[in-house]
Amino acid sequence: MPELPEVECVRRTLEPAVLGRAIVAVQINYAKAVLPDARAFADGLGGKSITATARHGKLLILGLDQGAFMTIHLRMTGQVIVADQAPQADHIHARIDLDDGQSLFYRDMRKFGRLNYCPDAQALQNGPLANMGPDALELEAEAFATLVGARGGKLKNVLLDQRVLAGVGNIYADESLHRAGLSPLADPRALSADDLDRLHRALRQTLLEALEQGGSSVRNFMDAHGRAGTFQHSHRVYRRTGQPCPVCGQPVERIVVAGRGTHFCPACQEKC
DNA sequence: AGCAGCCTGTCA
DNA sequence: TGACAGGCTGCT
Repeated sequence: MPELPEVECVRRTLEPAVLGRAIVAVQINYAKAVLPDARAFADGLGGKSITATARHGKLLILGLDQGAFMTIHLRMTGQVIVADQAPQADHIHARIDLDDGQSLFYRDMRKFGRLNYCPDAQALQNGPLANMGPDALELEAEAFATLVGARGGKLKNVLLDQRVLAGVGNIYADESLHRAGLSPLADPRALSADDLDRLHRALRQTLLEALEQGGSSVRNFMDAHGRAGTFQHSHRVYRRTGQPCPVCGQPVERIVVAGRGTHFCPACQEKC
């Protein structure tokens, strides 16, 4: 599941391959993968050049000339690859041909991801970026504490809420909660200033370490060159049910929080 | 607030 | 063969 570190790895590997390139052709194989619709998407992109790349949370943003944008949200299994040919020919929902002979392939086995053409900045703000909180890596400790500490519900739900902060998904929520020694079920309003500061640092360190290791390839994540990441080998609790906690040796437990598998150490992550 | 629906490959 | 994986929207 691509989260902030994985999307940033895609952005970094994508940027040198697409910056300054013009889009010479667009082919849509699965119309639902593109917004607002296949015709508007292809017409909007056609002839434009890619002038910038950016990322907010899990959203990949390509800046185009004439003030337009294209965004890519990979959701569960989306992949972006730039190459002469698609390394795997199945599940290719869109192909964007560049003026150097390479193509940007969008591949997505489960068809949850979306590519969105935005004619201007307002369409970007009101569309893909609407209701999205600050990027998880841009959020300073003080603002993090204010945002997270004021929310009701369970702590893990707050970390996953893209309106509060953008970029954290199931893997990095579980991993950073373990690193901070906090229960996924904790009441955010009951956390001390120290708890919130520890959680902020744990989240930041987890995201940055994952980024350094090219992301977590738990299912089929790969960067724009088709390379897998290695951070899955450093996971402390995520999908390690029954295996020993790397800190205390107690078996990792799995529960369901907000409909998602949640992995934690019952000894290191006490409820408050 | 909570959950069905979107999807399909993987695993029990 | 059926349960499970889960980001996000939209419905109740």
